[in-house]
Amino acid sequence: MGASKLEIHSENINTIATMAKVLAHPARVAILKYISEQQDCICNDIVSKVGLSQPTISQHLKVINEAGLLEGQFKGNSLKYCLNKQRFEQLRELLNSFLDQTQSNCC
Amino acid sequence: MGASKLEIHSENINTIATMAKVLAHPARVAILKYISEQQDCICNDIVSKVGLSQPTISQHLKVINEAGLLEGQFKGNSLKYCLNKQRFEQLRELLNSFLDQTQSNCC
DNA sequence: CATTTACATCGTAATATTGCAATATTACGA
DNA sequence: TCGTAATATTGCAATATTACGATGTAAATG
Repeated sequence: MGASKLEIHSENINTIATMAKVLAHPARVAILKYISEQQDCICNDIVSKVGLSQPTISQHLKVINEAGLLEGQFKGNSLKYCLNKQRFEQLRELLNSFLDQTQSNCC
Repeated sequence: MGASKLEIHSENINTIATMAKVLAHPARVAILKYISEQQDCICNDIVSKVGLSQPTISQHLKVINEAGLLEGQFKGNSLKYCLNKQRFEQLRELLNSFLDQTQSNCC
């Protein structure tokens, strides 16, 4: 079918999967890493840095943004992307608590 | 194209994406959770528990297994699945170190 | 040995994702 | 307002993923 059956899982499980999906593509991992490394988070050159076309990067940025992980501010002609640290912290805790619990439960 | 351009990214970034992909589907999250909750890790009832067909579960188990996260032992007629705790710990550290670094770098 | 049980694999349909060219939009400066 | 730079959107082709029915296989049981 190609479509995931979301309704059979608990909300927490779906949330974990949704957030993990953001990290499930190397371009998005690279983008997050790059954004975080920029002092002022001006990211108009992600394209040349990551090595994919501008539309493709824009699309990945959209996915990251829809997960709430970005904050964008206009700065002159270019966008100033920045990580939403609060949301990022939530992501960290979400994954961590799942991994911790899973790890400690098993045999 | 539908195929990710792996060759343009560093190995570390590809590894993060590959491992995150395991968690990027709710069925796989549910399976990992369920396996970890079973005292003796006998998992012949994941199917009825998770609510997907047996072939579908088997396919997801394959993905989890290919990421090195499972240990299977035969026990009579049914398989005895268990988490590979070492590998699971690696996954935890991989994601954590990425998330930590990314978080602390940015603005 | 036939049957059952538990799981894997194959084949296939439906859908999602990835990537890019073309084009639109937006904000700025001349 | 025109041109330009930066980014977003659209449309499409190629490929990947998800899901399941049908079938295969291997071990336990009768």
